[in-house]
Amino acid sequence: MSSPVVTRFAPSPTGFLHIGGARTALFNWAYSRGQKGKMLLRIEDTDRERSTEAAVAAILDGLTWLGLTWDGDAVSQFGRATRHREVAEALLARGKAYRCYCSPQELEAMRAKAEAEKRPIRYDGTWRDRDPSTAPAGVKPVIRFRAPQEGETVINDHAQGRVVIPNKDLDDLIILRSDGNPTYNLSVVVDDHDMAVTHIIRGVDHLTNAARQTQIYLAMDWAVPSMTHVPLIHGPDGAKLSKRHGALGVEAYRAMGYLPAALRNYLARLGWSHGDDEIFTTEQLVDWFTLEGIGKSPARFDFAKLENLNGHYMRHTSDGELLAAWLAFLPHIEGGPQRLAVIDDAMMAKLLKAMPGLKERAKTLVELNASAAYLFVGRPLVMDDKAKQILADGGHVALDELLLVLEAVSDWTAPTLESAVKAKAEAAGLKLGKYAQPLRAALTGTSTSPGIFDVLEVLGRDESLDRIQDQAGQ
RNA sequence: GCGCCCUUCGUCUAUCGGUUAGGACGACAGCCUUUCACGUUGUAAAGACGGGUUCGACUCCCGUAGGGCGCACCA
Repeated sequence: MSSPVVTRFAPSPTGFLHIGGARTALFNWAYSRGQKGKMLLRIEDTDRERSTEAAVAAILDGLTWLGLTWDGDAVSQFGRATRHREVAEALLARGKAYRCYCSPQELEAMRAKAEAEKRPIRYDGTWRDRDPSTAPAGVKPVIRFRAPQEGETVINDHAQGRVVIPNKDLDDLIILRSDGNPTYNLSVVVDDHDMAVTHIIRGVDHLTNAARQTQIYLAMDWAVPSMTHVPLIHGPDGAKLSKRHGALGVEAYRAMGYLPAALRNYLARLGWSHGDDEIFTTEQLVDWFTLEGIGKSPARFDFAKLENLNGHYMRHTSDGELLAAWLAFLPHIEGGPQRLAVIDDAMMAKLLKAMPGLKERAKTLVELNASAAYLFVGRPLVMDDKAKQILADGGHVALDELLLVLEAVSDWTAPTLESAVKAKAEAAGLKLGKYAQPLRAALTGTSTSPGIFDVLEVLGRDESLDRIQDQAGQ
């Protein structure tokens, strides 16, 4: 038996859990679950200026909503600073690091000069071999890693393949700040090692860091974990994902009415594939997920496809479950709480009865919520402009004619309501097709489009008649 | 500027030297439905460009173009 797989998701709490992070978490989760291993969660909060408690909460909440569970408690990277310093000292003792007394101003000047001369922007190694006794008094030094200057660093990446980075392009990065706090590249290596992480799965934006980190592992004689760098998600225009595109927190997707299972499925197919399979369960994802199935090119985020998938998931969710999902969703949208407040047992029964007709017409919970409006409208009904237009377009279709259609319906237990309505309408000498749209507008008070027969069925004969009369009386 | 990576229908992708280049979303057209949908059938739609290697390249190599990422006392 090889050692058990341990993956980790390591977000920095400087904002919400954005969609790219969510996918990274999903991949880590799916891989660890499929390998019967563990997924750890580490909050990379060493940047005290930008890290917030609210962001930590948002990330945990987002992961939970998406159904991605982690093993053990979330680890705070900041809380491990002492250990990081210890390793920095160890590197110093091994001659793999040195103190640098350059001031931020000097470094800035160094960068500006390099840029002006169109040379690579790198630390010039001023203190790499300089005698520390020549250090200026009163300057607090940083500790820099003594990176190899010759040769190359190889990353055997499961998604990217064999990536070779020339060592001359890796400068001596700072591992311990002048205030004694560790920097990212040191902390990551130390934590991943201490937490016994076997597989690192993260965005390609960390690929160059992977080379630097590899050198730190080597300097400490630690085993380098398996690495997988996942391509990034781009906006519809191929450029970086902006807020307008979808670089939103997962809570925004929740508010847009997407189901966690649908989002999981969609995200899984962005940058990963399993033959021609498009729609699959989370169990199948876990079962099928391999690192080799991850592609190398960036993917664009496509809301149309997400919507389609979400609609599919909604239609295939049982009425009870979908009702529960909608109820849980209501607090997250405008007007939702008010609607939630008026739901009693009778309303629950109506909703459940209406659900089959509602769900096949909605692609998101937002749409489901809109179509369900007819159950919540007060009387007399207030029609929106589009609904009025529909009634007006009926032209010669008078409200009392609509009433006649309904009155013609006396038998609600016919094979299907639809056939009953049609038969009775026909017996009254009316063509239902002509009345369908105005009838719906009159019954629902809106232009939203639940199926007319569903509306009749859910409302029942008496309420339906009442509603038409309301309209006729206006 | 330097380094690394990417490039198949509009989009997500399959293909791992030999296929009529397949699927899905979207689009368009038809069917179903005397409503809205759902469902269903079909159509259009792709290997960035230029060189090689090979009996044979989407697939391997080189170059060009375009795009992405990285180059902080951020993570």
